[in-house]
Amino acid sequence: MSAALVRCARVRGLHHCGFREVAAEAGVSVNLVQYYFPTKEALLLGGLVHVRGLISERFAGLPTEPRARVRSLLESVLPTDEASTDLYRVHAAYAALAFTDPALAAQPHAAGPDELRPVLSGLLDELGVPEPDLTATSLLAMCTGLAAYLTSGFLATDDAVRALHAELDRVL
Amino acid sequence: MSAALVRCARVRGLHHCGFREVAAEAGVSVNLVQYYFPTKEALLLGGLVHVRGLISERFAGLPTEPRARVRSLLESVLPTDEASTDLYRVHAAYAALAFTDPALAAQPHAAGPDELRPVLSGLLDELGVPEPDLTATSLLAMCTGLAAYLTSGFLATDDAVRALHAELDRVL
DNA sequence: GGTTTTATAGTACAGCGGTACGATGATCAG
DNA sequence: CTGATCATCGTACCGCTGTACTATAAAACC
Repeated sequence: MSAALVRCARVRGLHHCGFREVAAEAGVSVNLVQYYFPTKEALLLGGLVHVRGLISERFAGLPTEPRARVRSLLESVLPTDEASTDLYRVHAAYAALAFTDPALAAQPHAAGPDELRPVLSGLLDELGVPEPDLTATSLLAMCTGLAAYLTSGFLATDDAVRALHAELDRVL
Repeated sequence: MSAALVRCARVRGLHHCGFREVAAEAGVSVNLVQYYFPTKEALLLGGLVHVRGLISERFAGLPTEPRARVRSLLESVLPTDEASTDLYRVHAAYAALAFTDPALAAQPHAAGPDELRPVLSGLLDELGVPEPDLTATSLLAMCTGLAAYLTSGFLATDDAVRALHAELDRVL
């Protein structure tokens, strides 16, 4: 049912996702949605944890060799196909909503660097990169920016991947 | 009056900015808002052009010496004080809304790299940096990502500035 | 077997928000 | 002076949306 909310948010926007829209998208009754998510705030939170889960799935099954692991991890941040682009758009809508909604702001945000930065910093340290923490921040910020450009259509996928690879070649 | 909309969007979110809220914030009547912005779409577009103007102001008065110009230009992308942070949050809300609103998607977005990348690329070329276009994309993406981290509170201002300076020292 | 819980649906109410219609003073052209 | 346009306001309507109340079948539990 959370998947129906995400589909609805992708098409009509997150703020237009009411009980009726989600119910219609899921093919059930309005009250069934309200049965699982008693209030609208709960509905939005349910959608957010679903989005977080989908994003986390993108970072599963990475290679173990450190250099390849760093490369794959950062590549996974970039939305490459249409599904991941939609996912990131919905997540961006959540991030924007969290600026003014305290309940959403209290929720942890998966695409924030807080989860990835420690592990990336550890890998860079293992690889002997100087100032691993600062470099991890820079690399993640660059990928976040490239992801933003991709979701907004300011950049082609190939250009983003090329920019990331050039930066990685320079760092590693 | 557009300023009232931006103030309102900063506090209560862009989607909660109706005629009544903006009118109350501006201290005028509801119909006066509707007099200048006949429909809600016009109201939102008016706010967007105002935000774009405020963002463009941040890139005025840059130094002329190329190296310092690059540095100042990229520093101007980062929101440093509370006012610019609020501005970028509202702009992020507009960007998220543009994912589903065709009228907003048709409007040019100032914080997109389309305006800054050519001038930055030209400066880098002038400075003899190899692959100036790719480097410009990387630097702008990194600043956009750092700006996103700053607006979301994932990063301290000092850390963002330090990461940018380290990257600039490596590139130039 | 009866009772409680679960999963589903219909309907109704109250509030909010965009929009339309009409009215009033001010300013300006002829 | 008079008509017209501009700037401003109050009110009202209609639709949408969150939420509550109620009902029903199935399943589970004692």
